[in-house]
Amino acid sequence: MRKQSYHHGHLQEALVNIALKSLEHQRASEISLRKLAVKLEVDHTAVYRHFKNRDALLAAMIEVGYQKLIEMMAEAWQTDAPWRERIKQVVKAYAEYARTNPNLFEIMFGGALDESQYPALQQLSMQSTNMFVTYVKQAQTDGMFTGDEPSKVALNICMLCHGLAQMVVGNQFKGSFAKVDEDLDRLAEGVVTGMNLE
Amino acid sequence: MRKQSYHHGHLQEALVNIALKSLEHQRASEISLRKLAVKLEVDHTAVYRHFKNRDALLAAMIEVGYQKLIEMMAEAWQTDAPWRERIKQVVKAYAEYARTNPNLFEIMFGGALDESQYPALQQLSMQSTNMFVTYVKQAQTDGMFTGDEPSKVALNICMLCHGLAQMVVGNQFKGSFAKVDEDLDRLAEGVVTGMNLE
DNA sequence: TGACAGTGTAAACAGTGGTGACATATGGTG
DNA sequence: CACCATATGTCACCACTGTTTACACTGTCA
Repeated sequence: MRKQSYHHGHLQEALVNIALKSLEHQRASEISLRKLAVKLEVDHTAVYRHFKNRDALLAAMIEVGYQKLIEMMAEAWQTDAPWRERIKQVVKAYAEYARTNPNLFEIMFGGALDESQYPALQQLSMQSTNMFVTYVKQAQTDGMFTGDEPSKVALNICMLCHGLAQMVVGNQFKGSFAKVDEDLDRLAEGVVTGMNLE
Repeated sequence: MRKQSYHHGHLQEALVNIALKSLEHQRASEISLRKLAVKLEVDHTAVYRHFKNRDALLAAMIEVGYQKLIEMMAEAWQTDAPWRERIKQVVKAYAEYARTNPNLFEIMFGGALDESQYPALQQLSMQSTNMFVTYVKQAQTDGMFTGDEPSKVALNICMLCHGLAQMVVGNQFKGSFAKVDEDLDRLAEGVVTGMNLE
C-alpha cells in the first residue's frame, strides 16, 4: 500500500499506445516490456495481466497499424477524380504510410510475427488486400478496361504497392533509380502508367 | 588442456554455414550465438573473435544470401528464349528464391539489419537491383518497346518482384487471390503481361 | 459484511548479447 | 631450437530480457 492508486486503470490501452509511440523513434526489437512498464510506472509483470506475451502486444499494435492503413487507403480512394488518378492516390497513400510509419510497417510485413496465430490480424490483412480488388472493380465500371480479371489486376497493383513500400522503408532509392522518397508522386505515377490498363 | 585441438580452425566459415543451415528450419530471431557455439563445441565468446557482434554475423549471412539471389537471377536470364519469357523467368526465380529461403529472405529485406553499416551489403543490394536495369536494356535491343526509360521499367519490375516475393513468404495467398505458391509460373506470367510492354 | 475475480507486486529463473582478463596455440623470427 | 607476437579460444562476469509463480491489494456484487 505504498501508492494511492495502485491500479492503473487503463493499462492495456496505455501499453499499446505507448508502444506505438515508441515505434515512432525506435524499431520494435528495441522495445522491451520492462521499459514500457517503467514509463507507465508499473511493475513489468503487470503486462502479463493483459497480454499473454510480448508477441501478443505486438499483435495488438499491428492491429492498429492495419486499421490505420486501411483508413488511409480508403481516404485516398474517396475522390471525384478519374479512376486513374484515384488508383495512383491509393498507391501513394500506401507508400506514404510505409514512409511515415517505417517501424510499424516493418512489424506488419517484416515477418517477425506469426500472423497465423492471431485471427484478427489475418482478417485485417485479407481485408487490406481485398480493397485493391474492390477498387479495380469500381474502376472498371468507371471506364477502366482490362482484359484480365479484376483480381489479377488488383494483385499486380497490390504487389507493386508492397514492393514500392518495401523499397521506400528499406531506403533502397539511392544510386540505382531515383533518389526519391520525396517524390512519391512520380513513383506512384510510374506504377500506374507502367501497367497495362486503359 | 582438456582437448587436443583447442583451436577450431575454420570457425568463421563454420559459424556462417551453420547459421545459414539453422535458417532453413527456424527464423533468425530464434538463432542465438550461444547455441551456435554449442553446436560447434566452442565457447560462445569465441564468436567475437570473428564477428564484432550478432549483427555482423547476420550481415555475413545476408551477404551469402545476396550472392545466391544474384546467381539465381543471372541463371534465369541465361536463356535463348525471347525477352518476354526471359523476364518472366527472372521474376519467377526471384519469387522462387524467396519461397525456398523464406527466413534468409526475411533478414535480407525485413529491415532487421541496418544495411547502411555494412558497405559490402549496400553494394550487393545495389547490384541486385541494377540487374533489372541491365535486363530491360538488353530486352530493348531484343525487340522490347517501351516509351519509358529502361530504369523506370526496371524499377516497376523490381517492385513487382519484391511485392510478389513478400506476399509469397508472408503466405498472403489465401482467400483473396490465387491459392498459389505452387503456381509461381502463372503469377510471374501475370506480372509480365500486366505490364505496359511490347 | 464477505467472497471473489481482476489487477498489480515481488522474487526468482533461464536465456541472451557483450566485455575484459587470462590461457593456449600458431607461425615466423633470431 | 628457443622465443615472442599475434590470433584464437576460455572463463568469470555483467546488464538486460521475457516469463513464471506465489502473493497482495482493489473494487464489485451478493
